[in-house]
Amino acid sequence: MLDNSLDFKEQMAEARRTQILMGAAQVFSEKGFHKATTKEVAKAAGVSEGTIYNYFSTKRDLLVAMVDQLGMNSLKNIFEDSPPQDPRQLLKAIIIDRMHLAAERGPMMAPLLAEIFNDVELRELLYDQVVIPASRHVEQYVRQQIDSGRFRQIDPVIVTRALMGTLVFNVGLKLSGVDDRYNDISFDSLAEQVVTLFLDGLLVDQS
Amino acid sequence: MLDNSLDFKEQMAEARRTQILMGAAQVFSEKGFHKATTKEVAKAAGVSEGTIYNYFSTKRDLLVAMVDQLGMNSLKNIFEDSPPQDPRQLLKAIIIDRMHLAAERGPMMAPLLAEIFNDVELRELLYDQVVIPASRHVEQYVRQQIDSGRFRQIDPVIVTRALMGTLVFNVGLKLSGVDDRYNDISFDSLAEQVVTLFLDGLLVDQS
Amino acid sequence: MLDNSLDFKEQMAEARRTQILMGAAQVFSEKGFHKATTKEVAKAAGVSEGTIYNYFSTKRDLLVAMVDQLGMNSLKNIFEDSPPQDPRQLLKAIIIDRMHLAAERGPMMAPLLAEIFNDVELRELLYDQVVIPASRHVEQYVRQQIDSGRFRQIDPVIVTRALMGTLVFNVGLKLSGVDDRYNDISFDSLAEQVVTLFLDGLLVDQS
Amino acid sequence: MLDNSLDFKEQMAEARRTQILMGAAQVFSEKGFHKATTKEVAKAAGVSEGTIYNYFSTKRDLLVAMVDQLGMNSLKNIFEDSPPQDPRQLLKAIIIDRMHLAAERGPMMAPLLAEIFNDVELRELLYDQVVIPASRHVEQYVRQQIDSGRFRQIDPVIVTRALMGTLVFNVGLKLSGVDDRYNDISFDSLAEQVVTLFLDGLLVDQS
DNA sequence: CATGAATGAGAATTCATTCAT
DNA sequence: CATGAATGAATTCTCATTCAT
Repeated sequence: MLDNSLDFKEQMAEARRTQILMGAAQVFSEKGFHKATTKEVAKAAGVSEGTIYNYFSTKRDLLVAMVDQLGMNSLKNIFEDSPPQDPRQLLKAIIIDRMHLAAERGPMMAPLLAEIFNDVELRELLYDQVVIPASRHVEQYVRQQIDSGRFRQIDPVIVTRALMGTLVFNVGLKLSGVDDRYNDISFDSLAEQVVTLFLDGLLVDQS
Repeated sequence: MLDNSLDFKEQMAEARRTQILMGAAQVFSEKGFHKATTKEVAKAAGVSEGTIYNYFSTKRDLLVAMVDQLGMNSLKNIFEDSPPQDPRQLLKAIIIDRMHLAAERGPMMAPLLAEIFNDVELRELLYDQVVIPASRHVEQYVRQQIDSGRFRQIDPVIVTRALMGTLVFNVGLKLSGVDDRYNDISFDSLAEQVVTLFLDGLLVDQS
Repeated sequence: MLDNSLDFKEQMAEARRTQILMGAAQVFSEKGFHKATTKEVAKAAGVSEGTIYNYFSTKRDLLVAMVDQLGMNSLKNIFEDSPPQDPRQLLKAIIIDRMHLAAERGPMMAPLLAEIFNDVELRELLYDQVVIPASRHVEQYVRQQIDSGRFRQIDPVIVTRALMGTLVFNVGLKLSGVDDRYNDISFDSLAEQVVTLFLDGLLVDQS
Repeated sequence: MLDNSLDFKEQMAEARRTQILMGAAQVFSEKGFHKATTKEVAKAAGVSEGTIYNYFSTKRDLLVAMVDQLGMNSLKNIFEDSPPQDPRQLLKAIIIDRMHLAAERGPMMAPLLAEIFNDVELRELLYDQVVIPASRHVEQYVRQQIDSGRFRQIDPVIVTRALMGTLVFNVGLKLSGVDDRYNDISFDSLAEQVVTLFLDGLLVDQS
């Protein structure tokens, strides 16, 4: 019973943290971190301003906490649950997964991405907690393929960052709607073309 | 004489604008747009706070004006002055050029990039003034190569954004120093590997 | 039995009040009344914040309650238990007693003293409850000595306040350590010199 | 002309500082340092809140600045302008001078005195800047009289602090009105009796 | 009665912007 | 045009107090 009540309290506290974080993510994504006020966050989260500070010691702490939330989305599932043998299928599965993630967590990530240009500590945190874990499996896979002679000798780190950049720019531009031309490109088609680009390259075999 | 004095005045005004913009760029890159104060900008530019407002109506206007400054760096030179015929050489030349640009203008661009996540208007402005012009030539080139059957049918828009993302991520990570592994990769080697990735793809020809 | 249980309850309540008051005294003396938080008081007292408000209706009430606690330290003992006949011995006994009190209760009094400069009500309370009772016996004694021709005609009120001020300043300065020169003056020597000053004055008899 | 304009600016700034300090002194003395808000200080000083921070970096800084203002009131004048030879006259002159000071600067000192119980740094500052300078001349005088055999051997430091305490308590109590009995004692009579107490002591010569 | 999470009214401080000189 | 003192709205964070459990 003591244990239960302890658990209960902890669960309540954890729920509150999440509740506040959701409100913060919403407001931050609408107005940006700096223009969002703690009052707005409180309102969006359905709590009072003071309550925010019972769970986070600083407005910036909300950003840091978001990093942790994002860190959980590695690609473990894809690689553990019988990954496709065909590189083409595997790469497409990864890209589709990242696209879904972008659509879901995009609003949460945008204000975070903005701050990493200014906040060194946050940048390192995001890199260590999110980028590294998310790219680990892909890196390993690329390295294996290189070692077995199926992939060219291109540094797996460069490859994974290239893939990330490619997706962030293309998916981000499509989602943000700044370039009309993306309206004619479906997510699936985009994924297909990125797969081709990365596996086959631009050059047509002249053999 | 009237014309002359007008010209003179205009030149002075233009010089002042640039002077202020340089100060702003410096301070913004050091502290980020929001944490930089107009007082600091004034000091860095060597003018008084009031003077800033004689040339820009708003702190945010400084950001907008920076976009124009950046818009001038298209790749026109490379494509106009006898571009290399070999795609490999051409792509590498482009990448090296962009790397130099990143090293030079990176600090000026960082705070700008940060804001496009929050500021819709700025995002569109930057896209129209900088991204579109900078990618126009590459897009055209890719399209030509596709039409002539030398490049695979991958949407030139996707390709150019992929290249941008690839460069921003890889060069940005190398410059910011968050990942030690980039210390062992020279800019030239990075460029070479990106060329290979984009032209040949990862897959080794099994023919 | 009803009486007993009531007594028991009352004793418990009284104990709690004291417990809280001790915690408050400790925290107030460390950080001052205004900078001390009720949370800190609660922690120091070993109770929850809410419990404080079951016994005191206001943070300020804690200060008021402290005044009562201090009011008990009149000089009754010295004057009731066969007071020394020699004024010199009596005065020294009083001074030594007050010095001990200062060393013990000083930390508790400091935040209280600070507030009397701002809080009129508290000032009057402290004066009525502590200063008046503590000086009553001395005042009476001085008046008797004047009436009997042994002391000069100096208003006993002035004399007692002079003695208080003299002790507060000298002992306070010695205890707080702001003036190194007090390190070379023992409490006993300080008491002796104050006795001489008050009984004989500065002037050497020129007779 | 350049010099003049510089002087002018400096004078303006100094005037503003004083203006703000006067407002602060007024509000602090009415409500106490902690309960006084910067908004109230601004209003009392006739400036905006922001202006306060153009001249003082912190609310507490206002207190520190007050210490400096008070430091100027040493007793130099009395000791330099043909001091009375008779100790009785000299001591009375000093006491009357301090009484005037208390009446004038009392409101400014009260909130300061309150804070020295909590704020170590302020305590030391006030002691070094105000107490030490104000008591220097008296200390020297007492020491001389002791050396020449006219005063008893009582540590001059103890004597001056005793005098201070005596005056602060008696004058403070008279000014604050907490004890009705001070209504029947004029400032002059109070001064006379303190002189007698300090020079002749309480004991009537039994010779 | 005990608890401590929730509250929200402030409070100190900052800073973009204005404007008199 | 240049200046920089003045402004005051806005913001983050604190903390005494309440109240449901």
